[in-house]
Amino acid sequence: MTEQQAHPAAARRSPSMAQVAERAGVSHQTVSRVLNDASLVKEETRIRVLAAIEELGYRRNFAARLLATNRSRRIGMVTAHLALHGPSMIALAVQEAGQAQGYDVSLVGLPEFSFEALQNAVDRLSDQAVEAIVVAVPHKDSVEMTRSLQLGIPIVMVQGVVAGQPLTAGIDQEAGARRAVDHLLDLGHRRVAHVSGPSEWIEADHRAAGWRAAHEARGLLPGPLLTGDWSSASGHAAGLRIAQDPDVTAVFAGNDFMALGVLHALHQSGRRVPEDVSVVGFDDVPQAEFYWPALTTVAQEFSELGRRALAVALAAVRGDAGATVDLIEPTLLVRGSTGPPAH
Amino acid sequence: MTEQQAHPAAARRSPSMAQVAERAGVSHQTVSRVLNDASLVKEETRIRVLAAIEELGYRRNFAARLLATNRSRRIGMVTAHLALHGPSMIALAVQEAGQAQGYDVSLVGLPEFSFEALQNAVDRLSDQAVEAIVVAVPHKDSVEMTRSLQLGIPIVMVQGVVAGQPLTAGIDQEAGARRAVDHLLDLGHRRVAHVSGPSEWIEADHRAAGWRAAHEARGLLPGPLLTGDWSSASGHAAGLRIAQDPDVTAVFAGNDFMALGVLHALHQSGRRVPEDVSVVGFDDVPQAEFYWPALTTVAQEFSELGRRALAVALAAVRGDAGATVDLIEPTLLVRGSTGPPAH
DNA sequence: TGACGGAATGTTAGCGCTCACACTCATGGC
DNA sequence: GCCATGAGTGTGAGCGCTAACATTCCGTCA
Repeated sequence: MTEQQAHPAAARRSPSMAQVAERAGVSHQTVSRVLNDASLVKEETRIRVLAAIEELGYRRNFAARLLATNRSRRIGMVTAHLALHGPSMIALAVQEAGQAQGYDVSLVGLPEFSFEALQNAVDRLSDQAVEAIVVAVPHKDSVEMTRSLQLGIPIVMVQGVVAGQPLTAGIDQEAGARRAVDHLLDLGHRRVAHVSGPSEWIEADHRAAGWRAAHEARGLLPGPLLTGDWSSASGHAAGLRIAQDPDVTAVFAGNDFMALGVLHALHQSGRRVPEDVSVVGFDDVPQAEFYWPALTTVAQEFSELGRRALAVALAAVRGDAGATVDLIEPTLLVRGSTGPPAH
Repeated sequence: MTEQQAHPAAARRSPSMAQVAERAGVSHQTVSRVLNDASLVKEETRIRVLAAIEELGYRRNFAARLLATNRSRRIGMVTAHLALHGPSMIALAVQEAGQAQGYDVSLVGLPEFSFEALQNAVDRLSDQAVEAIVVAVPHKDSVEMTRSLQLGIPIVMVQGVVAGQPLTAGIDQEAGARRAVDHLLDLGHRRVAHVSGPSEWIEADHRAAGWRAAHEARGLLPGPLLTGDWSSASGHAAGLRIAQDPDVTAVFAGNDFMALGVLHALHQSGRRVPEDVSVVGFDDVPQAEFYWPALTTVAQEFSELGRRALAVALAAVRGDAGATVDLIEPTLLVRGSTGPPAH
C-alpha cells in the first residue's frame, strides 16, 4: 500500500506467462516454446496459446527474459556532439541498422570528453546489459582510450579510424578531402586555403592531411591553414581573414557549416563566389544545395557506415572479433560554389 | 537453433551480490542495503562491503532489480523526423532532462505515421518497462491517436498541443508566427506571403493561423499561401513562384530550411533581400545567422520544453496526472533579411 | 539480574522467464 | 508382445535482486 502510493508505476503488473498458460490449459513452458521456437508445438496447442496471449494482451517480460538468458538483444552507442551533422547521422544510422537486425540501440551522449566521462558512459551501457558498444567519439585520444577500457564485450569504433583495423568501421576522410582539393586544383587554382576543424578531432586532422597531400602531389605549397570549431561562426571569422588575402582564390572548409560562414564573410567583403573565390565544404548537409551559391561539397554515406559498424559489432558478439571492413569512399558533389580562378 | 552456442555473450556473468556478500562476510541483503539505503548499516560493515564491491568490480544487475521492483527509472520517447531541427532538438532536450533526473531515455523513431506504427513504437517501449512515454509526433491525428492508446502508463504530448491541457508541454506556435508577421507588417509591408509546412502537421497549421491572425488584426488580407514540406527544396520551389509576383514584398517561411530555399530562389531571380523582398524564418537553426543575408527568425526554447515535458511525465508517474504547464513563448530575432518595403 | 527495545543483520519467498531434464503417449520394427 | 523412438508436453531449479519478516546483538533500566 505504501509502496503503491509512492510508486503507482510498480503497482500494475501485466499478465505473466503463467496466466497465459493457465488460460490456455498448458504449462508455462509450452507458452515459452510457442514464443521462442514454435516448431516444437502442435499446431492446435499453438493456436490455443496464441489466442490466450491475444485475449490477455500478454507481452513477454523483458527483464525476466534478460535475467534468465543474459542476452539483451541490445547494443549500446556512445556519441558526442549530437548537434553536428556527422555524429547525429551516424547515431541515426546505427539505430536504424540495429532496428533492421532486431536489436535495440541505447544511445548515451558524452557531455564532455574525458576518460571519466567515457568510462561513465560505457558503465551505464553495461548496466543495460548491451551485447556490444559502438563508440563514435571523434577525439584524438578516444581510440586509445577506448581500447584501454577492457570490458568483457566488443567495442567498435567508427570515427577517427584507419583502414584494416579490426573492430572499426569508417569513412576515408583523407580521400574525401583530396577529392575536394583536387577538384579545385584541377580547375586551375594554385593554392587552396583550408578552414579546419578543431585540432582535437581526428577527422579534422585527416581532412587537413588530404588537403596537404593534394598540394604535395603536384609540387604545390598548400595555402593558409585556419582553424575553426565546426561552427558557422568560426567559418565566418576565418572567411573574413581569407577575404583580405587577394592571393587566395579557393577555400576548402572542413565542413559545410563552416563553409556557410565563409560564404557569408566573402559576400560581406564584396568578393564574388565563385568568380573571385571558390568554396568547397564537407558533409553535404541537406541544405548545402541551397546555400548561395549552391555549395560544392563531399558527401559521406552515413547509413552505410551505420550498417557496417553494426555488422562488425554483431560479428564480434558471435565470436568473430577479427572481421574488418574497408573504409567507405566519400563522393564529391560539384555545384555552383566552385569555378576556375579569375585570370 | 542452438542459440546459446552461437552467443558467447551469455557465457560470462559478472559477479553477483551474493559473491560480494560472501567476500565481505555479510548476507546479500546487507549488500543490498548498502546500495539502497546506506543509513541502516553500521559504518564499519558498510566500508567492508564497499571494499568488496570495489575489488570484485561489482555492478548491480539491472534486469534482476527491474524484475523485483518493476521500476525501471527509464522513460520512453516516441519521435519522428529526426532529420528536422525541431524534433531532433526536442529529443535531445528530453534526453538531457532525463539524465539530470537520473532517468534513462529510450528513443524510438517512427518510420512512417500510422496508428500501427505508433502502436508498435509504444509497445516496444512498454517492453522496456518505461515508466512514462513522451510523444513528439507532430501529425494532425497524433494527439487523438495517442489518447486512444490506453496503456497503463502516463503519456505526455509535446507537439501540436494547446494551452492548459494535462499531460502536455508545448511551444506557442501561433504566437511565434504572429510575432514574425507583426514584425513585417510593422515595417510597412501590407501583404505577407506564407510558405507553410505540410498540411498534416499541426505545427504548420498553428503557424499559418498566426500568420492569418496578424493580418486580420489590422484588417489586411493575408498574401498568397504556398505549401512546402519543410525542406529547402520545397522552399526553393515556393520562392521561385513568389519571385514572379511583384506584389509580394515579404515572406514568412514555416521554418528556416524553407526560408533558405526562398532566399536562394530570390537571388536566382535577381530580387534583392531585403530591399525587394523581406524574408522571415522559424526555428533559429544555428546556421540561420550566416545565411545570406542573415535570417530574421523565431527561436524556440527546446531545452526548456524538454525539461517541462519530463517534469510533467514524472509528476504523472508519481500520481499527479493533472499537472499542466503553460505554453512556452518563442522569441523573434531580427536580422538582416527583413527591412521596410521599397517604395 | 533479567526483561526490554532499537539497531544491525539474516532468512525466505517471490519477481517472470529459460534451461535441462523428465515424463507420456502413440507408432513401428522385430 | 516388447522395447526403441520421437513428438509433444510438464516439472523444477535458478538467473540476481528486493521486500517482508525473523533473528541476533547489546546497551539500558527497573
